[in-house]
Amino acid sequence: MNRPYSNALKCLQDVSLRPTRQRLAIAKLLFDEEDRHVTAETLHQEVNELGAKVSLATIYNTLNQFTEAGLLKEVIVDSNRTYFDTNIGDHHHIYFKEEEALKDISSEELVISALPEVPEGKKISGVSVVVHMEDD
Amino acid sequence: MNRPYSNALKCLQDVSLRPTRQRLAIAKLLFDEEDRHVTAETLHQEVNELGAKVSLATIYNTLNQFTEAGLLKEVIVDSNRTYFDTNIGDHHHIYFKEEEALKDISSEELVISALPEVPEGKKISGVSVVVHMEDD
DNA sequence: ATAGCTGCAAATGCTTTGCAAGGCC
DNA sequence: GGCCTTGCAAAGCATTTGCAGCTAT
Repeated sequence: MNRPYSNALKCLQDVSLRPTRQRLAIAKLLFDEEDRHVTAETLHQEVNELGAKVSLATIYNTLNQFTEAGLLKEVIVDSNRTYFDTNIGDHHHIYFKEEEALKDISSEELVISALPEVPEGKKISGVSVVVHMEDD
Repeated sequence: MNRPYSNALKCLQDVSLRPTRQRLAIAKLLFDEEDRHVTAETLHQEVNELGAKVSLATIYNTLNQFTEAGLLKEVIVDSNRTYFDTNIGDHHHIYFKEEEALKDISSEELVISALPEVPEGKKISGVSVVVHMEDD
């Protein structure tokens, strides 16, 4: 999912979130570039390095609001922290253990050719594939 | 990975962990049946329902020791809790959101037909696939 | 004006740890 | 006996929440 001409303000308006100073700073960092993977902590650091002064609680709240609004996707790769991905399209991930870093895998690079049967009354809400890489 | 004739005592001896009352109770619950998925909490409840009285701290420590010893595998499906799987072979999972339950998918039911390139100096330490199911 | 946001500090929930007492070889 | 284990309570982390004050519309 690309948002090549999007800007922070438009993102917020699209999902009816007030464009506050804090949310604008966060949205700018997240959506001006593509395929970003952040945790609350890494984003907090980035924001504050720009001098934007946003509290960690607000970072958490904003990441959750953005996720609920469909601007972000949560990625579960590590039980100790929550990653968020600005790429909300269908794709998978490589997780680099030592670097604690995530990288996207396009749907062409990794293909799932069969899925299990879906039980009555259920539906598949997502398929998460994580290739774990570590130093050789 | 099947351990059809295994018993709790043998498991512990195999990995050189002293067969204490607590570890035996836990191993019995985990390895007498196949393909069990537990969290520290669910296991704690089960153990205590049998009247075995094992502290939660010991459950945590034991699960970690078993995992380190290769008797269990950690499954990352939910950022709020850690699941452990007695099936240590290559396979994948279905996670049922409402039930907070895990189910194995055999390698035949879900096939990955292409993997991304492995960078220099790295290796794939595991591929985790979780199909998330929820009520329709 | 007022509903919505933010920040702080406190609370939460899962997991780990320090240490004294007890158990296994 | 001596080392390993256990249990408790306390500590640790990541994350959430209550609430008083501030802000966007």
